[in-house]
This record gives sequence, C-alpha cells and structure tokens, in this order.
Amino acid sequence: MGKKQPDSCGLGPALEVIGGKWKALLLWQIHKAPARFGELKRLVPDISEKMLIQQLREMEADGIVHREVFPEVPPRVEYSITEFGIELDNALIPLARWGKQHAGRSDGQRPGKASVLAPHGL
Amino acid sequence: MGKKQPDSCGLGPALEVIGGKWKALLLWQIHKAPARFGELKRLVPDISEKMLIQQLREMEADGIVHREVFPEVPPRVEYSITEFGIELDNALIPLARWGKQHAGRSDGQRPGKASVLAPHGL
DNA sequence: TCAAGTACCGACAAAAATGTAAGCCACCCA
DNA sequence: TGGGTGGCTTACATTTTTGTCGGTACTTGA
Repeated sequence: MGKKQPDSCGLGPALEVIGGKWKALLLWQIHKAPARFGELKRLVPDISEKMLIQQLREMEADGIVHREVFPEVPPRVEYSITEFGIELDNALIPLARWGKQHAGRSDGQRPGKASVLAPHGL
Repeated sequence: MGKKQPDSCGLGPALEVIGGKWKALLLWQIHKAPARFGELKRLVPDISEKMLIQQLREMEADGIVHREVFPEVPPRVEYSITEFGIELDNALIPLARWGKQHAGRSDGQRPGKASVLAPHGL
C-alpha cells in the first residue's frame, strides 16, 4: 500500500487536510478573524470540545492554523490562519462557489445520506 | 435542523457531493473518459463493487455523472461526466493544485489518521 | 469554601462509512 | 448442462469518525 498511482491528482492530500465534518467550517471561522478556543465553541455550537480541540490540533499539525498561547491570566489561546492556510482557503473558493450556486438541487439531502461531511452552515 | 447560518460558505454541499473515500477518484477517472462499470473496477482496483455502485449512484443522483445502459448483449453500462460534473471538476482544480504542491509535508500521514478520505492515488 | 471561567485530556460508546462474501439474472458458447 | 461474463444486490462484519461525559489545573470573585 501507499504506492502512488501514476495519474494522481492532488485531491488526496487536500481532502485529508480539509475533509471531515468540521475542518472547513473551522478554517472558515478562523480565516474571518483569529479566535480563541471558547470563542470557536460559541461560533460553532454543535461541535464537542473534544472534536474542536482534535481538529484544531490536526490543522495546526498540517500548518494551516497557528496556535498562540498568551501568558495572561486567565489563560488565553488564540488560533489564527497561516499563510499556508490562506492559500488553501483561496483554493477552496471556487469549490465553495460551486456549492453555493448549486446548493439545493435534491436539497435537504439525498435519501440515506446522513451527512457527516458538513451538515451545518457551510 | 436544516437552518442555514447567516455566514455559510458553499463548502457544505460541495463536500457532500465530492467528499468521502472514492468519489473524487471516480470523478477523476470518468472525466478523463467515459467508462463502464467493469472498467472502473479495473481502474480503481481497491474499491469494492458495493462501494463502486453506491458512489456511482450517489453521483448520478447529484447530477455529476450520467449513467447510460446500452441494450446490447452482453449488457453494457457507461458512466460519463455531465456538464454539471465538469463544472465541479473545474472548481476542484485549484484545490488539487494546492494539494499537489504541498503534498508531502508531514507526509505519509499525521499520526493517528488512517485516512479514510482518499488514501489512494488522488 | 464554593462556584465559575478558561483550556484542555481521556475512557467509553454511538454512529457512520467502508469492506467481505455470497448470490442473482440474462445471455453466450461449447 | 455447465461454465463464463457483465452488472448489479443483499446481509453481515469491520473500521473510522464523531459524540458524551467526567475529570484536571489554575485563578478570580462572593
């Protein structure tokens, strides 16, 4: 396994970084303005703390968000988008536009799809 | 449920249509040339027949691929990309380029991610 | 001393996505 | 009559992802 097929496009790595139920939404929020943990919790009320921190950590590991701890009291941790994340964000714009334009054909959902990917306000 | 948040981007619907382990790869193959069921099976050898047909059906329901049965013998079913699918494909190009450029930072995978999304030659 | 706020961690469980394996039906060829 | 091909369908199992809930550590304020 792990062999690359000769005709691969770049969607694999990209979807690994931005796929899943929450990451796009989080990137979207963070790109609008840096935000702290609790703030994100409020902005995305349906996410559990576990998922929030998990996704943030993965996005940090992937270099698309930056985590900064301010040694204040009470403690403050701020998440902001990186240059790299901005590039990704830009690359997502056409896709977002496509989704926006064609949102609502067979809307609601296809029967049987419970929509783990982005069931929210994406 | 189903309420849209005021500041939604269009990634929700888009990821619903193209997300998951196989769809991008299938769209990629079909966009290169129309293909029949058995052909796709050969082109994407790791996919099970069940997943193949399931994803094709969903993509058909989403209007990005077209299914045509030729009343020949032996039976022939051909899957081709629709106009709508081509638009999606185009919208994916920047993302694919981003992925290609930056594939291989923390490559292999992040620890603990088993990569259900596109573990292949995407 | 007790509650509340901030930013987490981790065991366990539910839910969703994907995989396995078998079978079906119509037809051809031998 | 039997085996092979093509395009599925179905029941069941496994893997992956997401959720629930409780706990930690520190500090301020009542």
